[in-house]
Amino acid sequence: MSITASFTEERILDAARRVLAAHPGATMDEIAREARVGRATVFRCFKNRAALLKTLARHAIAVTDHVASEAAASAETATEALRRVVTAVLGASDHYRFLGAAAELSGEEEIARAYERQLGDLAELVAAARREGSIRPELPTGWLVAMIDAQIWAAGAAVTKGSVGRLQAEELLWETIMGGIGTEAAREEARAG
Amino acid sequence: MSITASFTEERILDAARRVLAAHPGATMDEIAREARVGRATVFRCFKNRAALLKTLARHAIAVTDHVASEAAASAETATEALRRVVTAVLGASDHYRFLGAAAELSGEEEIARAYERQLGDLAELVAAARREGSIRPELPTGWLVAMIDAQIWAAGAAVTKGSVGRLQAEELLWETIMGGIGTEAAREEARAG
DNA sequence: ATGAGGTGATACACTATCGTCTCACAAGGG
DNA sequence: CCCTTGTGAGACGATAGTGTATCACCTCAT
Repeated sequence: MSITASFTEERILDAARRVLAAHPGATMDEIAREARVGRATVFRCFKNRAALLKTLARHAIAVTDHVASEAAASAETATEALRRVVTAVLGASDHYRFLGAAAELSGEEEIARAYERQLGDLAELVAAARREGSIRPELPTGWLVAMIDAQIWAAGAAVTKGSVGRLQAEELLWETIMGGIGTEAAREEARAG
Repeated sequence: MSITASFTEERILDAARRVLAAHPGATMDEIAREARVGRATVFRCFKNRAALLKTLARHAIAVTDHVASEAAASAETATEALRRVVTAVLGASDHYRFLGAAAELSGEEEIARAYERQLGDLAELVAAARREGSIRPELPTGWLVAMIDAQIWAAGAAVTKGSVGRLQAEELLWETIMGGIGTEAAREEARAG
């Protein structure tokens, strides 16, 4: 990441991530206290609340892009790349969790576009894996991307909640994304019905 | 549903659903204007903002419970019940979509508990389907519930966004939940690897 | 020692929104 | 006709949060 930030700024960003993930409407004062910093210091580092949120979002996007492209680079097949990307993005969930309920960013064109672009990247990966024959051909790519995205989110939430460990979640996530929840028999049934 | 409401109240609730789904931080004035009603009227019908939100949430829970139990009742097997419930809940997504980013309700114990209870109901259904042999035995029920829930949400969002029709979404959703995104060959591969 | 830079605490003005209240008005029933 | 009921409009105070400004303090380098 090319984004540099002072020690204090990093501390504030970390605190903001934590407190906003838990309570999206959190006040600048709450963020400052979580960071063990005076409220004035927060405004010294970030022009205003919107700037803080935007920086946070940009970081989230940059981190996710970074781990995803690194994960994809070390894979031999598109299918394997998809698996690694899914795992890597799940691992970065702490960085974007706060975005879930960040209503204030809905107007931010830049952020919205970046998210769209990321989904587009994922779509390309899915399409490539499809060409390798590992993706069910009858399901539209856009739909699959939406389902993968949703399951990564949910998996991240489950890890945060503590209902499953990170390593187990990585395994379960890929299992569920690729194979769904049903047995072979149930799938035969569904196809016949 | 046993909850009765006057015509005006219903109009306000409908408007609130719409505007809050699109913009979670919407003000009482925006809701009133969407309902084509004076702001004062909103406060005449609902003591305050929290009361409006809570009523909305209770409606969402009641509607979802209703369609889910009706869907389950007409099924012969637990697996079929699960399929119908998933479809029915997807159909009710307009009623709970606003909850996605409703940070103000995070403190509401009643709502949180009701949601937990619904997930519990879903878990029982999954467990019953598992006993029928249609659910992969190696995946924990809690995990499956989380993934099903996430995919229903995402499917509802896709329908709202218009990227897929409601009928097609119902079909795709069940396909994806049960069978995942991968081909048989890819699953064999994953199991071997 | 001393000056610079960064900090916490605090006070302040400003704004948006909530929630209350009042008043005029329209519709409908007796 | 008049009375009741519900409404829209708007004024109003209260409150919470934002963003700015000030001041005392601490630390570190010179």
